[in-house]
Amino acid sequence: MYSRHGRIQRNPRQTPSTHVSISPGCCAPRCQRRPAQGLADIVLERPKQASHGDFASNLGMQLARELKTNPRQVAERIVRELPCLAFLSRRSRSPAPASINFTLTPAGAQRGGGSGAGRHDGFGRGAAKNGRMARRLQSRDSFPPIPPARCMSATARRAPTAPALASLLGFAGYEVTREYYVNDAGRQMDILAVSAWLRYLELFDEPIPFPPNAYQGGYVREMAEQIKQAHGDRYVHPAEAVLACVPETEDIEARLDGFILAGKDLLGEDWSYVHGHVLSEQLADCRADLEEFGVHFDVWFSERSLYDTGMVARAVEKLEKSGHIYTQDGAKWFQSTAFGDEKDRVVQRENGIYTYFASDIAYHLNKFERGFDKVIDVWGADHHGYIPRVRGALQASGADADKLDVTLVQFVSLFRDGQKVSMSTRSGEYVTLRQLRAEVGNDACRFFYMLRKCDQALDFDLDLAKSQSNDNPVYYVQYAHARICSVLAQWDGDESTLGRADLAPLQHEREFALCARLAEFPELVQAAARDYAPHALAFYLKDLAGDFHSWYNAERVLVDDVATREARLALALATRQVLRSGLALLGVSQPMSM
RNA sequence: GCGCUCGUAGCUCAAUGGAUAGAGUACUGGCCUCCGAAGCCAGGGGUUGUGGGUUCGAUCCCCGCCGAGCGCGCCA
Repeated sequence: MYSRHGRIQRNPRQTPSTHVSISPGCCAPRCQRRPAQGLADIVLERPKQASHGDFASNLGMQLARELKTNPRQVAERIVRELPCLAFLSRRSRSPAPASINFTLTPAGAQRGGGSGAGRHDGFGRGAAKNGRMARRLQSRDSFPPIPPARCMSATARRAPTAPALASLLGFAGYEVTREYYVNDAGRQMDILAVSAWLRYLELFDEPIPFPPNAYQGGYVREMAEQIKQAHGDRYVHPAEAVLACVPETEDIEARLDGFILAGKDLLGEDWSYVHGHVLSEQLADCRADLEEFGVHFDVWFSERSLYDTGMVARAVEKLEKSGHIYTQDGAKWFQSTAFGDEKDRVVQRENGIYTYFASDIAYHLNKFERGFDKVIDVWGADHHGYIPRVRGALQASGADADKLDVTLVQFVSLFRDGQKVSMSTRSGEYVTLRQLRAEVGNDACRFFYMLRKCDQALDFDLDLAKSQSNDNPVYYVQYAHARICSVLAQWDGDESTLGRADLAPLQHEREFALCARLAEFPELVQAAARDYAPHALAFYLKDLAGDFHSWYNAERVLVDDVATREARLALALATRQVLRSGLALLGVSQPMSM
């Protein structure tokens, strides 16, 4: 079963109750999920509308369900019995839904946002998770086979998504390793290598028609030129010899395989040089592209290494021992239907070559062996049909498949001049991540992607993104940050003293609203991490910036009254801190001025 | 045909089974002798594709239909 976030859940969502405790000293409620015990969800939440108070509970409604009585009466009874607390000014049962509402006193509100809260850089950071579940997390970003570089902007949506999720989980208290799975084995890599070789032969005027299904991009010619400059005509073979390996057939895939065969046969040992050069060039380019984008991976895991170390063979052997492998038509099949897949899948072809599926099983088993408590794969949505077989193989191997979560990222459709830009990897007709970054900028690009729930397909109007780049929400958030930097600079005082500022002068509605928003940050981090929803953080930052701008426009910070001035400066400082933390998690810069 | 993911303001997108479904953008009208106007304030905009069901309560859960994207290979 798939959750709405595209994440796999083995069991239908359980209905955990939420235990919330509030104490005057804490800046935000600590939410803790507990297993359901007969009662449905009982929550304490922040109402969407400020007029409904600072917190609201559906306790009355949920109890009424169990007691089979009137929710309003239950709620009224609970409100009557509630003790008086110093930080609560009002407890009420609102008429419509019979929920119980709490409103903080000014002191309570001030404590929430302005105090210790946002004035140190650790605010919002979750405590290290020491439970058995999900202590170490693995965020694996499996990019499609090739081109390893020249990330297309359509698929490259995962580039900002996976690292933002990893950062968020790290900030929430999990120990995270970010890993990029490099598909450096298999036919696609051979196709790229042979594409470069054929372009290389063109440079020596060998009359070989370039296959229509080989990689057409200009970068292939660049690599050919590099090889020529480095090694001259060393890899040149006459067209007749090359074409002799290519079958006369209409099947262009078969012809392409013929070209690959020609390369391997004619070049012999040198084939591995061409192959290796193409791979390292593409990989280096891909890494540079991602680093420029502010996207960093801790581990670059080579698919080929799984073959070199025999892990693929061992993984298949493990499946054979489990009794879920059978041979048919000379190929080895994994009985994935026994685990809910639509059909059984081949792991080793008739010609003895392992499929991509086989190496992927080996990869996941390897990752489990490395001791991760949770493995989060970020895949393109087109791979969704692939999930059942991977989970099935893990189960058959005796691994705990529940440790694997798969987040699917939907595609982006680019529009230019009102027309959808056609994207095709091999044809070379596509907009790269680089081009996209150059057009709209790193920050706008990252924030734009983060502003969407990742399992939502989205349309990206390039002309709009360019012409209205100043209207991009990212500038709205960054502008709030820059404004705060500016006012602090004009104050020209010692920021470290603001941590002790008395917040009592904060008495306006907009100040309470900003405090409440700041106080919400730690909860939001935990919720967004739990749901694998980095977009929630982007929306929060937009809201926070909005609360700040409203307040800043209505109230002057640098007033003559010292107490008021310092309280407001402290609030501004706390806001800046949360903006910084949040933007950094999303990989967006935090400019002092713009 | 089967499977998966979706369908929310003109457009781009939000919304743990909760209150009058929210932002941005676009449009209309206001606000700089004052810490940055990339900002603020106010306004119009909706049968949440559609028809049923469950529930005190459904954008959310279940079923049908319509529409879109993706996947259905001894490719990766």
